[in-house]
Amino acid sequence: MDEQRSRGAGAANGSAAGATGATAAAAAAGAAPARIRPATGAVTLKQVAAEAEVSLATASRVLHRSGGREVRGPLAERVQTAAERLGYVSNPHAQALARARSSTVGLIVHDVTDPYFAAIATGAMHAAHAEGVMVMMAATFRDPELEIDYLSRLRAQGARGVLLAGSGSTDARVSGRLAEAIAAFTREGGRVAAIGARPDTHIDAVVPDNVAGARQARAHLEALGHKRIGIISGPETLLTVSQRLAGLGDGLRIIAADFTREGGYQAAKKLLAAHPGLTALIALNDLMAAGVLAAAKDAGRKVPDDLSVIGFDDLPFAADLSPALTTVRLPLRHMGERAMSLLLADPDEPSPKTIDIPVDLVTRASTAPAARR
Amino acid sequence: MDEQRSRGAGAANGSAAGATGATAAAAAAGAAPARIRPATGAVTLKQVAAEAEVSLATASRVLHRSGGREVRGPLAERVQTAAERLGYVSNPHAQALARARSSTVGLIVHDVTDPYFAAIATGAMHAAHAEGVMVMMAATFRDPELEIDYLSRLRAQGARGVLLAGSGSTDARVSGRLAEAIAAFTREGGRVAAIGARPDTHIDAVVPDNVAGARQARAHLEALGHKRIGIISGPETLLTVSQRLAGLGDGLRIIAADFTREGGYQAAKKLLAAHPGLTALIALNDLMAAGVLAAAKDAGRKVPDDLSVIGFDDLPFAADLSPALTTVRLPLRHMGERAMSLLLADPDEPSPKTIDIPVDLVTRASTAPAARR
DNA sequence: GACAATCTGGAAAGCGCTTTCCAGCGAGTA
DNA sequence: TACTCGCTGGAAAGCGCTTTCCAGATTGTC
Repeated sequence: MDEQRSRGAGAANGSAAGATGATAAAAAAGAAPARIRPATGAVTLKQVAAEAEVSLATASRVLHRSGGREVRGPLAERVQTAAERLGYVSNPHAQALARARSSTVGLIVHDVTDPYFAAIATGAMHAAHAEGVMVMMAATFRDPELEIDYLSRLRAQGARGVLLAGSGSTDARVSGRLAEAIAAFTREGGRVAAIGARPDTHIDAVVPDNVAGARQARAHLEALGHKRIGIISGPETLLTVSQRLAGLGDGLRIIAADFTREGGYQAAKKLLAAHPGLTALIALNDLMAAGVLAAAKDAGRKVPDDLSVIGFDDLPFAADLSPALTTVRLPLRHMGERAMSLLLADPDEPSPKTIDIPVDLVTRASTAPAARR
Repeated sequence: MDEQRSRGAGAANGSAAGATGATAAAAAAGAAPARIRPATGAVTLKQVAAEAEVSLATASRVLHRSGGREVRGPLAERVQTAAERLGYVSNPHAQALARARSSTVGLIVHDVTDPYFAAIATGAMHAAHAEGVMVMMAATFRDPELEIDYLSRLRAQGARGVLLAGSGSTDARVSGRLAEAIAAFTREGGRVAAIGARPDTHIDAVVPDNVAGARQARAHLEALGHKRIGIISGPETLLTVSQRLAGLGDGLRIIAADFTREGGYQAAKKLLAAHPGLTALIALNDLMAAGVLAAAKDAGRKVPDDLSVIGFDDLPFAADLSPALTTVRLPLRHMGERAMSLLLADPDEPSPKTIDIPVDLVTRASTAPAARR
């Protein structure tokens, strides 16, 4: 830290001059032109080079293997030692600027609080960390405009890639503009990957088999003898929702609401009141399922004796609900990892590439044979 | 990948040329000195300035209010229009480099999957977004080394500030090195804030009143007639834990484990087996409380009739546990917001500043009068 | 032993932006 | 009317790093 201190002193001088006597002071400074701006205080490559008594170019080549050339022998060692002694940490901005590409990736989610995204983010961060890449995480709070905005900021930043974790929209207007932004980004060498399919965009994707999962859920219920099944759905503009609905098939009562716990609660309450004959409810995600469970309780329906409930995702809390939730498990964390590695893959790899992820029904205590009536 | 490819091509030429017709090729490039490197493709300030027929300086002043000077009148408008027409997005790296400070802040958490951090992160991101600042979120997976590492990377990056969301450690060795890293960062004008107190470091902090919360929890239980109370504690090296323990006071059975659901489950199982006479359990966070509930069920103890349970934090799922959890609520999201605004505050504000956050006990269904025996 | 082929390290030209200093100008003062 | 201000816009010097091109040193070949 010592050099920090001495730097600090220098900076103080500099700014003092700037603040007060301006020209006079500057003139007084005389021969050596006063430092214009306060130093950042960080050790620079230049200092390392000076310390090691080599040129800037050499130092850069040693420390960052840049320029596609290697330096060996005593020179290299001197640089290494100097860098360590000084505690050199390279400035990523300068590097990004000079290279026209940074070592950051963006991770765009809808909502950080949603455990679904949290799980994906964890996986992604793990994978990124393994590659020495930093993750910039941004939350759109479900505003598609923000998604586009972040994308262009990340582009301007020269991010290496961006991972879109939120489900795509089926709204053509929005997805069109997003597709444009994505195209602009990839055209410049950025890579974009998504969790879930993004039709109309040619990007890497990790896609869970929602359709098959939904089919399993229905089959499970029918095997238990359920005939009247209700669906607690999220907004149909979400691709995830429409896929799950597709897998579920026809002949079911569907009610849509927000893709949240509260949405699930309200929808279930309404549906149960309107169709008391339903013996099972499928919520299109675990958050909604939690709400469904609460609504069932309030309505005096015992789960699973009176009413079976199934969710989707298998979020960490699913097993702690009561009764423990039967749900279609998505290996969220794993998906995050795969998606990130797609993003970080060799740029020459053929792309776009799609990784299909199988899903499974996890049977717990919230489903039981249909009550005889 | 386009420029990648052309890059490849260019490089190939270059080396081929180097070997052979070097000069010839360069000469062929002709009058205009060939662009050395591929353009990033993005619109630059220079282009905007040219389009608007003003100088670079003016364009910068208009578009970024930089240099502490304002430009008004037709010039300003011309620049605005040009920028819009061209779709200009400023390059944050160049800006960071020139200003020696970027408009990013770091957010360091232990674990993204933990809803506790997710809630804080949401608040922080909201506040950051309002200021047009981007958040780099990093997870340490509870490795203090990583925390220090990230801090120095953020420093090299010229981050405006860093928010430490994880609880501080009481281990002097680790916290000493961290304190050093923090000091280095602040010395350079960076700002660091924390959620929870960080003794030994002079940084801004938002600190929940854990002691008072713990006191309320105990008082509530005692008012219900509970005499034999057990504590399911996390690792005592976490400051949060030691504060909560302090507030709880003496005369209680304590068992410590991981600060997770699983830790809570195991610890409760053990404690209940060893001391069947306990009528109430206080878990030091909601995650552990979820485990406690599960363990109680497995042990055949009915909550709350047989055993009362209290948690800490009031995570979103607390109300969905069964029975709904009585817990000490921390306004997590709000805390995240406050902490971020501390970080983004005017650098001249006196600092360090500490914001105390009051906490409340939320009474739900997991506590009841002690059973007579 | 003379020359070409190869390798190495250094100088320097940027990357896109900020900010200082300077010159020019109309307005205010004496 | 002569002079000093206060403003405005532009030129240019960096910020810290990468990478190209060049020149000198080293090796190999006939």
